[in-house]
Amino acid sequence: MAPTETKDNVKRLFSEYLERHGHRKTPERFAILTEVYDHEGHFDIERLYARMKGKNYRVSRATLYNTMDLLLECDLVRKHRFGQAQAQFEKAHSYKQHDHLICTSCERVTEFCDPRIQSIRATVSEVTGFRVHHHALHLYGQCRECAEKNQTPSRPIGT
Amino acid sequence: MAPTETKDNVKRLFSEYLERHGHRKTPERFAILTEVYDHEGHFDIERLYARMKGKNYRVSRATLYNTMDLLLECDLVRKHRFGQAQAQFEKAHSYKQHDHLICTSCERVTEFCDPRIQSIRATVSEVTGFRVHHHALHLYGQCRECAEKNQTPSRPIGT
DNA sequence: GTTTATGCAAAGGCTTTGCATTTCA
DNA sequence: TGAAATGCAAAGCCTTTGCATAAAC
Repeated sequence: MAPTETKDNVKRLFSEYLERHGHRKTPERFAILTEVYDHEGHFDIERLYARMKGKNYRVSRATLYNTMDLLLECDLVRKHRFGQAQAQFEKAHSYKQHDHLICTSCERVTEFCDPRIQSIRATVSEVTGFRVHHHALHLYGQCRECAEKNQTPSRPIGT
Repeated sequence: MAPTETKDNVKRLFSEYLERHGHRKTPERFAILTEVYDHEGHFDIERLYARMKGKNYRVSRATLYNTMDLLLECDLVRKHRFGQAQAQFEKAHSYKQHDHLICTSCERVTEFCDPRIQSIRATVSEVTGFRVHHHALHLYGQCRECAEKNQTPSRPIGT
């Protein structure tokens, strides 16, 4: 649950973005933004749809997909493909920079932080001229629990 | 084009893997492995299918998907989801460790190396007990050329 | 001779699209 | 009022699955 100041902040950012690009400020768009910032962790479109439906807020999946594109464009959400079929989303503001550990046995996704990734970004920019906007570092393997159970990976290791 | 010694090596590795797991050594499986190791860079299933078809080697897409799963399991290929719909593959052996820059303007994917990523892996393992098997670091942004053209991103920025 | 793999086509699942209706500006 | 967004359902696309046929072992 994001603090109120954050919610107000992202609403303002979204509002400004919509204005700047000549998009309409529909209630659906802000309802989706609010729902996204009301929860921690990852979610896919289907979960978001279910959550809003559960609150008796009717939005179509099409609008969810469209709005997520807008939120991606203005950097209010981030999109991941950890290996499953569906894309995973997470809010991008008011959330410390972090990366992901993906357990290929139990499929759980956890987070970690390491400041050195920033140095890598800086060096790469400097050397190649590539302007890094954002990054994703995924470490695949076995979480401590699965490693202790000595399980073998339950699916092809990839992505 | 991988050197002959590499090709022989991966064939042996694949052969051993198949034996160890009670899988059959079909000509299709080795033909696919060979095709994969004959090219540099990324490819998706469709490209692989087209390439083999172009050489008059008939394999079904189903077999391609199945075989890629086997090759993933024995670490002879790596799988990526850079943001497009289809998964991208690349050979994993005889190829220096590298990560990827994805230009969100022109969609081009280039490679870079940074040894610090290994230190991050080590630290995370140590601290969390997560056994890192492999990783993927994706830097999203604009390549030098697109940045110079001062283009705006052509699609929602995201994984 | 069994059992596993291949190939084809159909099914599946996530995402996008088309179009009528609604609604923001 | 006019243009853009929503919602629904249908279409698309990549991938998986089922089943008959072929081929390892």
